[in-house]
Amino acid sequence: MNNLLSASKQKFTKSARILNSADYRRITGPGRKSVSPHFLLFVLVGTDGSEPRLGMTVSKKVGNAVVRNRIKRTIREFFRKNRFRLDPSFECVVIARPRAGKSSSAELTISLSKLFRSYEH
RNA sequence: AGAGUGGGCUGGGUGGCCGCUGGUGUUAUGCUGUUUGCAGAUUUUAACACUGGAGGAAAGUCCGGGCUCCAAAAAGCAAGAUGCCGGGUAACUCCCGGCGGGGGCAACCCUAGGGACAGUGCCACAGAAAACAGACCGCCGGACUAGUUUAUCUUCCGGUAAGGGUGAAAAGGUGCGGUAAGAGCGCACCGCGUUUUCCGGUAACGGAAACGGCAAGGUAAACCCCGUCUGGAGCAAGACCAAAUAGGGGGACGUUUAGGGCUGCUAUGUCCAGUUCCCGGGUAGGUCGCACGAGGUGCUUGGUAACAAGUACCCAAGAUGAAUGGUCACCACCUGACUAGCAAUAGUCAGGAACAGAACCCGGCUUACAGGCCCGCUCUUUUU
RNA sequence: GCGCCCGUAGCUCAGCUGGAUAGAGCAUUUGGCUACGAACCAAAAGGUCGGACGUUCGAAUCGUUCCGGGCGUA
Repeated sequence: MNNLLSASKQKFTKSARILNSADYRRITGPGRKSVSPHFLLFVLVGTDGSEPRLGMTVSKKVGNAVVRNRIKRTIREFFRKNRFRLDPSFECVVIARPRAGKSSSAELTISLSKLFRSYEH
């Protein structure tokens, strides 16, 4: 039963993404900030919300389009697999730093898991 | 076999699990209407099923067009682009064929290649002289007999451009004749030129003849002249729907104790504030534009070719804080190590696998690229 | 998408338009001055002029193209 529930929560639909410029500003402003060599993480845990939501920013300084897409896919994949551990009102924005462009996907996944550990339950 | 040269194709595959996104269908749900049974739509959200989902350069944004809006009689000016000839195309800084020039033994490659008697500018250093040519050293003749011992040298006048040295470039090259010395001064061959003629070619141009003793440097990727082309902006174009807040226009109320101004005051009237209703513009946001097009593939015909015409079949991504992925296994490829083997090779382990991500669409150009495959041609060597 | 600018010594720049010596300041090194140092004085070294191709007798400069960096605007 528990297994089935976690499997159903591995989806990552449009409602779980932050798509609005206003939402980005709402989170990156007052949100809690944490840093790793590869990423910046802004977190805002509110009171209401149906599911954890993710936004991300990868600027042109990080690399060319292929590199940027790879980083975004890695972040998205990590969030999709670990989403069921987070609070339903959890909202975050991940910003990639220039060093992330030179790192492998496995290194990025390790870096992300360290950043998200304190918010999991 | 080696070296070289031109062109074309490809850009890992199969399967399991978990995902993203477009389309279609079914079910449920939301919305609107409602006679509470249901019905409707340009269909909200989810689940399930089927099905589509990056490139040869999607890149750089260097050109050309379609499309949309704005402007606009045409032409011209300005500015920019372009430049051998002919053809192709919607168009082109593109492509095809040819010509001239340059490089290479050759296959083949490179070539912004109109005009320098329309005008202006520039050409350092060196050198006598660098642009209406000129005369330093020379060569030759003469003069005064000026200096000096004849010779010779110096000085002056004149004729020359053969030789010298400088330079990227200095009034065509070689030979013979000729001359005081020389010189296209004359001749032969080569080169060059021609508003000449003939032949071939649509043309650029090529060939031949005749004539000219030979024309007065280079630079136009210096300004410029001549011919040709170009209206401007771009899908964040543009069309539609449309919150919140602020503001605009119009209508009604504006009264009894209830705001302010106007005629001296009051009443009345009127204007404003205020309240309320309606309207349009418009921001966030959303929908369309937006995937059937100068479309692709095959065949036939015309053409050397680029390409065109005809015909048959096919529909092949559509995201928008931006999808096309992650992971595991196997196979194929490459590299290294180890083991077996004389060797070819086989097995195990580890690693590698390029350049790069659609953003309105199309035609080119340019640049990047691991590896693999195919075809044509040239030269050298060897064998038959 | 459109438009524009800049790459020259370790650093900041000039020279480019209008072609012929690659220069200035700071920094570095050496010498002098000083008891020693700073400052000062003198000298030296340091450059594929972002790369490639072309035009030209000759390219930092002109043309084409690529690379890197930056800015404006809707």
